[in-house]
Amino acid sequence: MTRGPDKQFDPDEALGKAMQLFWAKGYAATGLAELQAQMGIGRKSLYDTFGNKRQLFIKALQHYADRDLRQILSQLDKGGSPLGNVGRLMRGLQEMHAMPESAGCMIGVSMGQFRTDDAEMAGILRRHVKSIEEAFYRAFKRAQDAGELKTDTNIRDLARLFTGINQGMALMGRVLEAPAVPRSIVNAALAMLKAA
Amino acid sequence: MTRGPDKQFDPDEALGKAMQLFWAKGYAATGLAELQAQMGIGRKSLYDTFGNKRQLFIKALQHYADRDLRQILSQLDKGGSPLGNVGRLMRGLQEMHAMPESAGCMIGVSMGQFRTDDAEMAGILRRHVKSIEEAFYRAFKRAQDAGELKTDTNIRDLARLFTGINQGMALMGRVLEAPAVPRSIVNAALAMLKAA
DNA sequence: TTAAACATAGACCGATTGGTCAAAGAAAAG
DNA sequence: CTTTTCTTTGACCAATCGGTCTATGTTTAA
Repeated sequence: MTRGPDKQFDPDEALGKAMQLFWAKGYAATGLAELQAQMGIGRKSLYDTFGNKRQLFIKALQHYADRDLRQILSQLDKGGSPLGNVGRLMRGLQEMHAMPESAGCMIGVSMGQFRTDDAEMAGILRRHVKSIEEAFYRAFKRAQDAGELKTDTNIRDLARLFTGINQGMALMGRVLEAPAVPRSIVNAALAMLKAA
Repeated sequence: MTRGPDKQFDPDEALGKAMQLFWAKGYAATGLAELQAQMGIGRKSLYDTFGNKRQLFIKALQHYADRDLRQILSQLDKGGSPLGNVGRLMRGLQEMHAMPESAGCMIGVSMGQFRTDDAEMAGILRRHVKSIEEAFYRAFKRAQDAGELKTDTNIRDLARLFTGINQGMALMGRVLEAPAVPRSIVNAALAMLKAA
């Protein structure tokens, strides 16, 4: 069996570039020409490696979930005080989304561009959102077990609320001019958490 | 001075149709052909009446803010218990976004498609988000004056948090399959509010 | 009844869209 | 070397994009 030459580009790196574009501009507003320019590869290589535009987007979304999102949420599973972890995570996200060039959360941005009638995409996005909820749930569960939350607090509800808060904050961060709003959101969220 | 014939269509009604399309599909994914089909008017009439696609979108967004959004937020300025108003508003939004065909909030959807680098659009969206924040702020101010909130609760922070919560819930509603998540979010938000 | 001012429908425009294909090049196995 | 398998380049495609424009009403004021 003979083998041809290896790829001249790193598929993972190229996928990262595609992710950045889709993340910042959205699916429909990002063209193939722009993609192949940013990725630094030819049209044929793009299609051979990633399929079509939609499949490339799905892979870029998965890339986001596997790298950026996973790294962020891993803070919740660290040792020490669970609520302390939640607080540090929220403060980090607050700073992130206060940056003027913030593009928000790619999951959230994508939810604004697809809907239930696109069953495949909706399912993918639902799974990713669920993974955020589960990360919060694990942290709140440990917090409750450690006595940091009241025993009658519904931590499933709480996990979903914090997922929603972060999606909202991330979305607004795309358009904000000052760091005041993310700061307020996290201030209020953590203040409420103290009493929960 | 002579005058020609009146328009054969109702501009406000046509704008409403355009709004629905932009709302559900987003700016880039909505084509002129689709717009004029849904609006029921010719290409020339569309451009003469609304300008170009971008201006039509901006007018549709304003239409949303003036009608749908304003009607929703007006609940906050009613008489009776301010926190009661907040609760009823949140329960209403919960039901709205739990509907399978929910398209979320058009302001939020739009924030996912434009960013700070589009200064004009970012400014418009910022103004609309601010109007939501202010509606919550007025309600929380009256609640605090009426003793429904502790005097040391930062109601500016609280207003921004609730704006964010609703943006997040609306966004996720576009993709959800069950009413559980919006219900959880509102449950937890109102539970926290009781202790604030 | 004529003329000016409007609205309508739809052909038409260059540019760009996502996607395909053929030709050339490069590396490894024989 | 030759052959085979792979990649790359970039030309090319039909379809659609947002936008313009002409021709044809249609209404009202003179």
